[in-house]
Amino acid sequence: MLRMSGLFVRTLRENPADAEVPSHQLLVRAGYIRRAAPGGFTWLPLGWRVYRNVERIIREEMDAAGFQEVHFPSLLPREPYEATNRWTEYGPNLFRLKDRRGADFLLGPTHEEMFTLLVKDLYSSYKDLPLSIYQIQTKFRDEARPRAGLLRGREFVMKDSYSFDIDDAGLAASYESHRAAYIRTFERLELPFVIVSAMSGAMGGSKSEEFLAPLAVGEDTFVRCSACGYAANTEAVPVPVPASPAAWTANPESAPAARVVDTPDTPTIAALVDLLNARADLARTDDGSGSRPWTASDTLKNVLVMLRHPDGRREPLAIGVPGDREVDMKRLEAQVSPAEPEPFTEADFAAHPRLVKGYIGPRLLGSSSASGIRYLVDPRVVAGTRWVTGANEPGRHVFDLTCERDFTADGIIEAAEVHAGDSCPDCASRGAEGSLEMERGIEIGHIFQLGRKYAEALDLTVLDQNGKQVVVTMGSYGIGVSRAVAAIAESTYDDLGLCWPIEVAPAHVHIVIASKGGDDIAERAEQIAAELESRGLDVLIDDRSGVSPGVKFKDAELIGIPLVVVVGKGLAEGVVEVRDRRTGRRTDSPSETVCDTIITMFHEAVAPKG
RNA sequence: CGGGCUGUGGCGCAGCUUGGUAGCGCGCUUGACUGGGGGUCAAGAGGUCGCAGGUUCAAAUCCUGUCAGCCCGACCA
Repeated sequence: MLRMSGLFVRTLRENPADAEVPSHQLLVRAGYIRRAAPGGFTWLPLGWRVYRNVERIIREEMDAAGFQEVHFPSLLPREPYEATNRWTEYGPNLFRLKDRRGADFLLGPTHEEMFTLLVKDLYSSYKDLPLSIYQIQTKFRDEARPRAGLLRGREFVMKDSYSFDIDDAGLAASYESHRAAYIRTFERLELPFVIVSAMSGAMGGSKSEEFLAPLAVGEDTFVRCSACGYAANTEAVPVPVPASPAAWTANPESAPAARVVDTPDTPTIAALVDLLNARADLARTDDGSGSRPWTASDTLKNVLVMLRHPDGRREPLAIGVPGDREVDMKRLEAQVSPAEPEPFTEADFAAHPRLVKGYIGPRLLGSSSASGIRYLVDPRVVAGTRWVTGANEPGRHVFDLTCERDFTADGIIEAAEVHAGDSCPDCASRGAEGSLEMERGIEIGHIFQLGRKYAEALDLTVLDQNGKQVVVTMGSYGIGVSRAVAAIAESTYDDLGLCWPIEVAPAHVHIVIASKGGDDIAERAEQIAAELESRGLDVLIDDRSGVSPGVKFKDAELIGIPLVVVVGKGLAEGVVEVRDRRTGRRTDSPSETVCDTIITMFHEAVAPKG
């Protein structure tokens, strides 16, 4: 039983100045956590109880799915990460340190290598597979910008699982069983979630999905189709490839010839479009549909970036996107990984004097062009499409530059930003017409089919039925445990404070003694608390003397335990009040039967919803 | 990595422009009252003004540097 009189907590009347997002403000105000370091938090008794409940639920679901728990150190040697090249690839986000002899160590940001080596250490036969093992571990990532309290720290707890299978079918099955376990876990945590397709990114591998809690404070943008069930991380949305224009398909010869036109002072797309629409001589020579005004999407914008490869090599890359879209750096990053895109600097332009800033055109781009710069274009740039684009001379653009006839790219790239209203790729593939909506979410879980990347790098093989060495195929699956605490807070709080689901709350019942202590009211409250505890509930009793009822009510609301029992003046009439923190509903219960009432409410609260 | 804002008792803030005894609210301690919505009164404790250097007779205040926190951005040709 927790007693407010002795509990190590101090609730705050005002929000802390350094907290911006609600979960962070309330967790500090209600005395659950304290900041201890940039991106690092101390758990106070109330917070630690919530943390452990979340951890327990995750553990129970993992165990129920047949996954076995192990535990690694956080302090890891360099060599395994060298073998997979992640010592380099992880870059500045990796915490590195040396021991007294100068040997390199790291604080684990994730444990693929260690799990792979552990299995290699113990297993060598197909008979041992499939295997899924997991740990609940503190992870370290030297984030450029920790923010939002528990949501993005430099030290955080993650449940990470890894599956090991002999073949792709086995991996698919392991992946599905993790997916199912995650769904059960988040349902029990009462965390709303959307499963979106994602890019596997730096982890390598193929299929990957994220579990996002759809909340505005989330850092991830995802899209959802209004017509079908499609949802995806913006990094993973493919652009539906349009067909070539009908006229081109019928007769490529009929397309108007490209011509260069003076377009003074138009280094930006906006300036260019304004000029196009202002000049009668530049009216569209188009498709017979009359004088549709020019829009930015008629132009082809060529953006230069510098790719930094893991080996340190720098390679310029040109990207052609319709002028109404910017290059989305996150999408680009996902495409070029493990290389990292960097802005093209003035110095880079100086090194490529042929590139005329503001007027760069496709004719100077591509591996076989004069510049030799690799040129990738948006999927919308298909054969026969005609563009207004830079003529590689100051103040000049070229019209009707036609893809495949006048220029060819080295390939396509999904790097253009996704807009709300873009067509849904799933619907498009079925000939239907759905459009995408943009939403924000907190990444609470991520599941990957890693494939053989790590097993190959670290030589994890087993003998198959035929006595042949085969490389094991792996999956990796993560849930942010500490982040889940914040995400639950974020999805449940209200104007009065926190509002926990009963299974994760620091206690099931919060008893308020609404009188000065030492009388029969306090005595009855203590009896109720003892009875509830003996019947299996966790109780927090506010037994502080000399604290006014108003203060106790405010604290109860702030702390957010789902069932609040008020023992006070009603007791004179034999009545005890029971409140539902979330709905605010208050019911009077006869004192003699109040424990039964509470137990009933508790069971209703834990029962699966809907 | 860049930009903006902010660092003053445990918490939230004022004071800085115009240099001169460090202030307010909450919280904390003691006492009295009150006792169903952060109550009242009285008396207290608690501060190297982020840190370092400089200017000055004198610096929370002006200058330089630095560290930390929060937010925004990271390409827009």
